[in-house]
Amino acid sequence: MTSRITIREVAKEAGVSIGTASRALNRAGRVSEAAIAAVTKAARKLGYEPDAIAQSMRTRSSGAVGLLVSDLANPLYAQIITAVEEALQAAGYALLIASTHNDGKREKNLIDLFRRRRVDGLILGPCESENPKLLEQIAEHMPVVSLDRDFGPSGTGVQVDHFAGAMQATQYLLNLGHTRIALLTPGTMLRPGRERIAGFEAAYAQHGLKPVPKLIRSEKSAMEFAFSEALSLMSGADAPTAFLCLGTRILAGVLQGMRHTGRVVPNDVSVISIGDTDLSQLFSPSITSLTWDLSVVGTALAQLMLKRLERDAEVEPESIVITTQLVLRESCGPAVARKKATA
Amino acid sequence: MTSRITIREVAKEAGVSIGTASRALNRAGRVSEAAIAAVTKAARKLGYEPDAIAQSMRTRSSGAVGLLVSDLANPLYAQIITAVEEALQAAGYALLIASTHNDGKREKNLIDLFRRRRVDGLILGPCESENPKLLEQIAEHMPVVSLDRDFGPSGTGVQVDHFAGAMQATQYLLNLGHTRIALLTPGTMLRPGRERIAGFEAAYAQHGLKPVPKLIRSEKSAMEFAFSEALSLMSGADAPTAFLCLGTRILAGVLQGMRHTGRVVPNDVSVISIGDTDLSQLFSPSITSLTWDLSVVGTALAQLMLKRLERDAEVEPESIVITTQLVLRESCGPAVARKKATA
DNA sequence: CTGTTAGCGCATTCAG
DNA sequence: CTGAATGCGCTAACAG
Repeated sequence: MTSRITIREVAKEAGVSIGTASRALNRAGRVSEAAIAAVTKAARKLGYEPDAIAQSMRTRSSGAVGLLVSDLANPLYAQIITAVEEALQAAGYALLIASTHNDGKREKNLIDLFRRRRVDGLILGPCESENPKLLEQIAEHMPVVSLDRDFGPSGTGVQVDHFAGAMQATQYLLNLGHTRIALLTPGTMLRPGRERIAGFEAAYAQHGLKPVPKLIRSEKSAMEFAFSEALSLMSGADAPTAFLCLGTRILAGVLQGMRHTGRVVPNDVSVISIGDTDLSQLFSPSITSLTWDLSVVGTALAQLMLKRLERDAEVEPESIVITTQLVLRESCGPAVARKKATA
Repeated sequence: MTSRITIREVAKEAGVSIGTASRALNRAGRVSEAAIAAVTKAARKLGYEPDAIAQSMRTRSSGAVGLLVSDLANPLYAQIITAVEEALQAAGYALLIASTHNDGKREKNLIDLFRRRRVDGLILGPCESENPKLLEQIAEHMPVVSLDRDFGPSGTGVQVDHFAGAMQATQYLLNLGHTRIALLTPGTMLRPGRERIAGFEAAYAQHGLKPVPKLIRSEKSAMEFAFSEALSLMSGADAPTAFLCLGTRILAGVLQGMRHTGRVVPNDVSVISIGDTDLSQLFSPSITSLTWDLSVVGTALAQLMLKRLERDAEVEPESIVITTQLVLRESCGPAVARKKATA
């Protein structure tokens, strides 16, 4: 472990003072061309690499952005994170990632940890809690950008239009004649669940109908859970004729449930996936899906952050809305077909 | 942006010197109980949080580990990263993540960046290059742990036993009577490809056979590619009767190709997936898969790293081998069945 | 334009 | 046991 080259040694090698060396390296202030040449040459010769920690110490800025996410392994989040990382890397920022593992308590700890590490900004991915006070408190110290959270007008972030998406998907099913549609998504604790349920109800309302409360199942996002949930729903007298399922795991559970109970998609039951995944694309039948561009989400998060990092001055809070698209595939059919099949 | 509380203010509040405060906070050296009590009380009252950057500056250790990965969005990697993050977080280390985005040139830049940020250790996920010199060079400065790389006996890392896995899967197919098996996996540039091809050949050799060279397709891992590859393979006279496909994307491409050419799995063609994914589990028919525990891989990487981080002294290089399991599902059948079907 | 100096916040000597 | 002093490597003031 040979000790590293410092700017001091570069200065000596270049025959200038340490201050001049620093200025030459950073091209800051007044430096002669000759000095720049000598210093850069010396730096290259010695293989000098500035010490980012010492720089941070002095400049009070770490050049790192913290990203808090509930579950790194979620393929949807992973795509978003990739885009964030790409954009941040291009701008010269490092990315510090921590996962709350869906543990609400960890969120606060990790935020403290980020603060101690003096991250220049914080990106809040989809997380457990939705605590405005917490956000305000952090925002006093550094820029904060959030995804799919409701922090009022003072919050900056990216928001997927789950309301419009759920509404569109529900209308599509209603137009096909379905009236008993099951909605499986995490609940009203978090913004996406709230918006989806609201959009779902709005679509019903537009048709002069009301959703069947029992068919809105807003629980944990686990495949086993969705499986048993699907079974119990199908066994009742008011069995749904269509499913709106969030993500790969719930979708998978429902599909398994249908197979288990001998229902055929789309003849007996229609299925729409909220979020487009490998599974929805490649399953037979392929699954009609509500999709939105995850790269755009990630890039938008990063841009929002970079904007606030560049400008010293306060930037107005802003919100970027991402719209969803309904990709029609093979998993939906008219409600009448089902009645025939199960009569 | 109120300036943060420093140890100086804590010391003043506690009525002790800054040195005593530091010792009390870290419980290092000789400190009286009274001092500890006063300092901790003052720290809590003021909401003091030690400045990690200043600590790093002084202790020459950042408390952060760098993780280099080729593609964050790959669901398999994402699971590994999750386990790494979890273990590191538990040990109090932060995780700095950078993705090479499959761009070989970025690897070196990012490693330099990590060094400048003084990461305490470096975890090399599956990446483009496999350069022993590079590794040795980094290893002089900090512990390095790698995944699925061949760096000779001096390298420390986790290695999945792709050789045994590919051999077992191939034997399974050979025992079913298949002799023209297609292997679709990235090539010999990287360890996993090398090992798989070797295991594939070893299985053939054990049956006194040789694989058909044309059926080993080691190219990029893209779905579109796998699709056209599958089409061209099936159109030839020597069409394979079985496929061994790496990962979700290649598997998906091959499955699409089969559907496109009207082949039925497993009647016409047998399929094994290398790596178990949502798709292989939930597809109909479900896909026989070669699987290994991704959490264990991640945890092992982290443990190897932590061990080297804790011990100041050099630790012997070591290698952890992860074994694979063949999960039998519905996608494989005897070769004879196919002959019947296509005769 | 350049050299010198003073800290950033902390852990760690070394005297008391 | 504790206080005062030192410096990690660097940048930003300040004089020259």
